[in-house]
Amino acid sequence: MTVYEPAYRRLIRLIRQDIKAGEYPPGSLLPSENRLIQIHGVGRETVRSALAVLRSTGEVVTIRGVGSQVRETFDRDDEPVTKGARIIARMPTDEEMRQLDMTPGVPLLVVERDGREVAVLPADRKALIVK
Amino acid sequence: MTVYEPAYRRLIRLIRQDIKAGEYPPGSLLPSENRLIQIHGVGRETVRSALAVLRSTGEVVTIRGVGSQVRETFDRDDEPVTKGARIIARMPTDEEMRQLDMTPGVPLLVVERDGREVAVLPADRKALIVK
DNA sequence: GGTAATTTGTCCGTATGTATA
DNA sequence: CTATACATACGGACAAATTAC
Repeated sequence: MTVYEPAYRRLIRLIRQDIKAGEYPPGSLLPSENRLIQIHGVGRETVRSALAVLRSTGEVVTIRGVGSQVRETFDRDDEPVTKGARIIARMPTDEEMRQLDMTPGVPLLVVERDGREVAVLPADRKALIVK
Repeated sequence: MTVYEPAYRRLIRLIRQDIKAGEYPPGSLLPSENRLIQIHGVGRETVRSALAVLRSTGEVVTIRGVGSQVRETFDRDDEPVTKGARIIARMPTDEEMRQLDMTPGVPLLVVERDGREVAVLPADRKALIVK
């Protein structure tokens, strides 16, 4: 029973290796979809599936007409949270993504108090500090 | 410049409506891809694009050979967190997903103390209570 | 245990639309 | 205006996993 690695999974692995190796620094563009098709000898759906996963995890950000760029990592701003708060994390709705100007693949930190949401924070830019 | 709604976006909206209306209760299966193709008169890629989005947000869980089921919502277990901790949220790595037996589209709650990760919790099953 | 049917996964081809440079 | 790049959408074909019988 050999484990078989789907083509798009293999491609994800290779792209991650290249990013880690510094071949594509944060903020730089990956090769275009067509170039990736040529470079790796795979089909369009394979490339797009791989990029879709990397987007869904926030590793790359794709801009139509431009390309897929390696995500910049932000320094998170600290937000205080005090006794009695309840903290959860979840994915944003479409509307929350628009309102908070978030890119795909980024979760939300939600602070609740007395059952009400008192803070909804993009998790790539904020950290909570327990006071 | 009229705003146009892509077919897969429309389909996402319709499926969400049906889920909300109770047509597909948590744990139940959505119609198969072929059925959705027939029901909505669209191509398979449109259906698969829509399901991919619903998976990426954790709204459905797809099992090959079975189908896409509406995600069960768990009651979150409370975990205490004490003064001085730093809390972030992020998407899990593939390895974390395996180790914690997570489904796609679910973020992690990470508790740090003195710069070290002292807890890594699936955000759909855990909430943090500030003590 | 084995086969067939069902369902999703992968891969490819083609075409057209939209955004950016 | 043109070229490039990604987005959407249809189609076919076969592979892999599951289930029913």
